[in-house]
Order: sequence, then C-alpha cells, then structure tokens
Amino acid sequence: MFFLKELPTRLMIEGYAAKHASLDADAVEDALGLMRRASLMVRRLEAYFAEHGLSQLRFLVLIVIDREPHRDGLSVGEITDRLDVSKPVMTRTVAHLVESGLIAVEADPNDARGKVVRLTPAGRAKLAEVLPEYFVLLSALGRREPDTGEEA
Amino acid sequence: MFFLKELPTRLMIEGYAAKHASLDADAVEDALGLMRRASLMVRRLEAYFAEHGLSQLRFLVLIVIDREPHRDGLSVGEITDRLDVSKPVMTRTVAHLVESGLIAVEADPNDARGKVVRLTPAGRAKLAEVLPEYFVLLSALGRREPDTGEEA
DNA sequence: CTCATGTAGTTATCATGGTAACAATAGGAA
DNA sequence: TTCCTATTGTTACCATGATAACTACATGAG
Repeated sequence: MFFLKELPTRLMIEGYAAKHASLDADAVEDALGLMRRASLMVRRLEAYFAEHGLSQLRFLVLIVIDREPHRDGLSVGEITDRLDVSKPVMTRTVAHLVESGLIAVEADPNDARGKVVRLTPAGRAKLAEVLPEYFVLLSALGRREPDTGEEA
Repeated sequence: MFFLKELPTRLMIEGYAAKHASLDADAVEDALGLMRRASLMVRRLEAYFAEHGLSQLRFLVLIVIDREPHRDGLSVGEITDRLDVSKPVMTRTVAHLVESGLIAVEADPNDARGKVVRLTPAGRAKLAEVLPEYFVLLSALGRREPDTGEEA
C-alpha cells in the first residue's frame, strides 16, 4: 500500500533529477502514480470481497485451485507457490477457508506430511457468486480515471 | 498487496468478457498487471526503508512535514489528512518516530487537544540520507520491465 | 537398516493496517 | 455561564502480512 495522497509535483521531481544523473523523472512519476492507483484498486477490491465474506487472499486461494481442474486438488505448498505469501499465512488462510466450508482438506495418501486441498461445492458456488462482478470491477478500475468515488 | 503470480491468461479473461457484456478485457488485464507491478514495487521500497530503520509510512510522515517548510510543524491530524491512513495508525507512527528521535512533538499552544509535530535535525538528516536513493529506486522501478530480480 | 538431510506444514511472535469507543478540549447556542 | 455537539488524539482490540524455529515425515548414502 502507498498512502501519499498528493504526489510530488513534477517540479519537485525534476529538482531532484537535475541534481542526480541517471534519474528519469517520467519513470519516477509513473512509479508513484502506479503505486497510488494500485493501492486504491486493492482497497476497492478488498471492500468487495469483504461484502462476500472473503478477502483478496482467500479469494485467490479458491481461484488457484479452481484454475487447475485436471489436478485432483493442490497441496498447501503448491498453493503457496502460486501466490507469493509466506507459509504461515497460507496455513492460517487455509484453516479459515475450511472453517467457512469453502474448501476441504484431506491427508495426502502418498505423503503423510502433506495435505490435499479441494474446493467444496460451497467453494465453487462462492466463486460463481463472486467472479462475475470481480471482473466487472477490474474492468472499471483498469480504465483510466476510474472514478471510484475515492478521494475528495 | 496483490499476490497472484501467474495472472489469468488473455484467453481466460476473454472467456469471461464474452459472457458478460460491459467487460473490457484490456482494462481487466491492465488492472491486474498494475496491481501486481505495484505490489512488487512496494515490497522493494519497504525493503529499502527497512535498511534505513524506516518504513514507507514513517518515511512519508517525514516527507509530508518537510514539504511544508513555511508551516512551523503540522498537527497529527494534518499529517493524517495528507496520508490516508487511520488516526490510530498515525498515533502509533508518530510515537515511533519520536522514540527514534526523528521528530519532536509539543503541545499546541492554541489548542490543548492538539500537538505540533516538527522534524528534528536527525529527522532532516535521515531524509537527506534516504531521499536520493529513493528517487533512483523509483526511477528504476518506474521503467518498464524493471528487472528487480524478483520472480524466478 | 540407520542416520543425515531435506521438505510439508505448524506454532510462536512480531509489525502494521483497520474500527469502535473513549477522554479531553473547543466553541457556539441558549 | 451552561450545555450540546464537534474535534483531537488515544486506547483497546482485531485482521493479516512477515520470520524463526519447530514437528513429523521422506529419502538417499552408507
């Protein structure tokens, strides 16, 4: 998240760019603008997921499992690989999703250390409930000047 | 933060775009790519700040005070206004910066509820130490294909 | 087989974001 | 002046990211 509301003016950046060679004022401006825009998008999406009892990460876990229907479930580690978060966060997130009944976890028959994570019917239903508007939201946010009602 | 490493393929998005009108596949792709890029940038910057005993937010507090040299310090609320975080987070952040000696806080002579926050010489020195490379980093991150060594 | 090493996932603890509810003060209406 | 209401900042507590260190099991060298 990037919290600065008023980004540095072009002038301030160029002041720095003048003093330090190898500094591309356009790139600096892009980077700041990008982080600010993305932060607002992420907030908007988190709010949307919260309305559906999810979070961005919990949603992505469901997506990632659903995205590989040829596999009969994924291990916790495989999910972690696809979503760069730390292992403990994934442990907690999986536990949460199991409690909500959106995924089911079984012991891996081939490896007593491992677990196999699968979507439950409720999990698939939740995806179906959330996905369409998710894409609509992304579509709106992706357009320039998204006008999401943020920032006075 | 947006954690998905492998973004949905063009094909998957268009599959959805076909089913739901008012869905702009380009915009969806842009939004996802933007959030992913920004997340990696923010991580990179946080790592940089951590090397200097700061965090993104603590740094921005210093910046925001420094940016208004005509004012003799800002109130906690004014800082909060410029950085959209919640008030309790700002209370904690200000306390942290006072402990590190980078800012000093006094009672507001005109309002017994308020506080005036000012940079200390150490705070100004910290900014001078951190700012140049911050802009260099932003400049590098802002260019396309930043090649920051992330993601195998 | 046995043991050293590696891997899967968890636990403990911290950092840092949020909301709700509060105390203390300010400031205007009566 | 006396209250009612708004504002400043804090406290208490929760959510969710991280790292370090752990348990339990796997696996290959000997």
